[in-house]
Amino acid sequence: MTPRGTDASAGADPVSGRTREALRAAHLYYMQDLTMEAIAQELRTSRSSVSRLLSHARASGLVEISIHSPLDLPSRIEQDVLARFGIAAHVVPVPDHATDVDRLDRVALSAARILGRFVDSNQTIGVAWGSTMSAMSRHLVPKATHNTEIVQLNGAGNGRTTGILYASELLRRFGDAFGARVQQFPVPAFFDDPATRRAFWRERSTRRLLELQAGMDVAIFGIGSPFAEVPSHVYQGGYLDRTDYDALSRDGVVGDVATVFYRADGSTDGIAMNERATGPDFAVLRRAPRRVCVVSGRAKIASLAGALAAGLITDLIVDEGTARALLES
Amino acid sequence: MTPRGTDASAGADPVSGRTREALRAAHLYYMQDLTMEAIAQELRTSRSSVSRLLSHARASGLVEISIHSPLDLPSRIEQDVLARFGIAAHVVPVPDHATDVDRLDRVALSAARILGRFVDSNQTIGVAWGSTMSAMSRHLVPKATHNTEIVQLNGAGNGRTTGILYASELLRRFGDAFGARVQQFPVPAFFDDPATRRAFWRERSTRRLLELQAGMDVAIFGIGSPFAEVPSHVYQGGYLDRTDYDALSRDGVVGDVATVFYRADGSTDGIAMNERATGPDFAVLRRAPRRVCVVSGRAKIASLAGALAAGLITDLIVDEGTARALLES
DNA sequence: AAGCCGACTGCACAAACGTGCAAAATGGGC
DNA sequence: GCCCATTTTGCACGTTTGTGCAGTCGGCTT
Repeated sequence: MTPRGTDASAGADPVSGRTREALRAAHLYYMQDLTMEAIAQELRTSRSSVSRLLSHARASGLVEISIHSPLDLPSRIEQDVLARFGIAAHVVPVPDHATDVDRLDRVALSAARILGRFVDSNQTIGVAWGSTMSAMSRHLVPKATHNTEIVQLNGAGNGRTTGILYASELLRRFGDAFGARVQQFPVPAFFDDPATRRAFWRERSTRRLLELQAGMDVAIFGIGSPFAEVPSHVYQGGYLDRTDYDALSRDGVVGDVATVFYRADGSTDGIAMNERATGPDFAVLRRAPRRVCVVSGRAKIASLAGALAAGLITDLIVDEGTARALLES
Repeated sequence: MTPRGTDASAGADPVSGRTREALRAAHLYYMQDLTMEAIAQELRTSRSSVSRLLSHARASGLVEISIHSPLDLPSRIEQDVLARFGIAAHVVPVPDHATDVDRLDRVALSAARILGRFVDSNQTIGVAWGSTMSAMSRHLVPKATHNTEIVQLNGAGNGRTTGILYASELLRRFGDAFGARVQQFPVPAFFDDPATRRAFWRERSTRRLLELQAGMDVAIFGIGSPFAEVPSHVYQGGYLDRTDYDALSRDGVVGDVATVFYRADGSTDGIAMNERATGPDFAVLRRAPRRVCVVSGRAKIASLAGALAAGLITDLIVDEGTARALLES
């Protein structure tokens, strides 16, 4: 009775039979513990295809894997960070001997996978750029949203390379992952002349973007550490010259968020470079109710502490060693 | 600086270093995509131990794997069941040629894994018994709850075997999985004499249990199908004799839920056996806001249809073939 | 119609994984 | 303090899974 009723109407279904098969494979694999071999038989395909189907199911968010600490033993470190700084921390375990490159990759990967918790429909999401954000962007797990908007926090152009392309690719990845519109910010990272910036800021197109930033629900950013041994993207990319460095040094700068510089106490007043920078004023940034910061590496501890002092962060994703060192500082 | 700070205080931590390690392994494996080999090095143990740690993490609910249909393509069948019967269906994919034993196992496994959605703190959970419930009980994924109570829906003793042990084992598994108290119902499945039952029902200890049943938040049960080729547990276990069968047949019975029998139209009035049965009256059962039924196999379609007619079910977990056949009936 | 391009498939191999077993470790009980 | 019962560990093996590659299919262009 009802022979091969399964795909009676399969031909009539134009949309993504792919997704449908991926879902079925996921059920069979994750809910029923069949082997891929067995699933291949049920789906009349090869084992390798099932493997790929399952990869697709994971990468596209059909399958979600989450980890719950039993509530009685939340990570000690996360508790301590909450107690001391009043923010939610997500500590990523990384062995102490890992290189900074390793650290960054692993934190970015973890961050990408939990980002879905922060993103939802009808939101405006501010996104910065840099090596951390770039690594994250390559591992985002898609999540369907409606009417969500990704807005670039700061310009990415410079005299030499077309940072624009780099940033737009990064933004595009975020947009794709969440089915969101993307608002680029096509300006250089730093203007040469503060006056040019002020002029630009009066342009209607710029003001529209600044208004979007002012209404952000979530901001996502890394942290720049100008004087660390492993310089952040901004400091390698030819965005700053010798003179700029000296100025930052004189002003007592310890880090930047979206190319806006700050001191160890979190203050920004009188830092000349900020007159030429394109990132949002911290007062604007702090209007976003959720401000997610992704950091890795001990080199960034001073910068991170400054950002905390400035009250820029509500949710911190950080590697274990850095979190521990932060608590000891 | 801070050399091997990792386990500086490990010795001072008496509680489940096991769970802590499992969590860490899970992070590394599921969030950071490390291989077990790499994790073994980080945890200073063998690869096999990591494999076991991860198994433990999954089986104990530290790691949760869930599958989301994109909202634009929920299973067609689930939609149809909702439209026709007004209940939420969870359809478990099973190939058409699977044996009924296979079907039952696979449905029970899937059911066990989604049961967590229905169970929460401060609830009273009614649990029946039978081959389906038994298979489920072996795969429950633990979930921490407080003040939750598991209450047995119907007696399990019979003249020959100590069904009591069997049922109590089943109940215990539910209790363990949810950290809940367990209320056994130490009576036979059927009394020999209706009068004995009535007497028993007046006992204080019995009344306490019946009150618990009356206040259930969730009921979980399979479906018995007395006249199907593959008889349910109740019908193999020596609970009924020839005379009983004939009586059921004469009364037009098509199935039972927790040893209470009903006809195709869902009615129970005048079915003699029910005078001697120990399961809850359907009026009582229907007071539970959530009533989860787990069924598999085409043989049970008539019984399932009857239970639906009786309005016993709010959430149905069922194999694909049976769901399809139900819709065609 | 031929041709090109990208996406998908199955094969074959290497890598990663699960599990029975014996040895080692742990932790009460006397 | 020692001993036995139980649990945990690492090894070795067989199984299961990921992936580069070459071949195929379908759609689109010229």
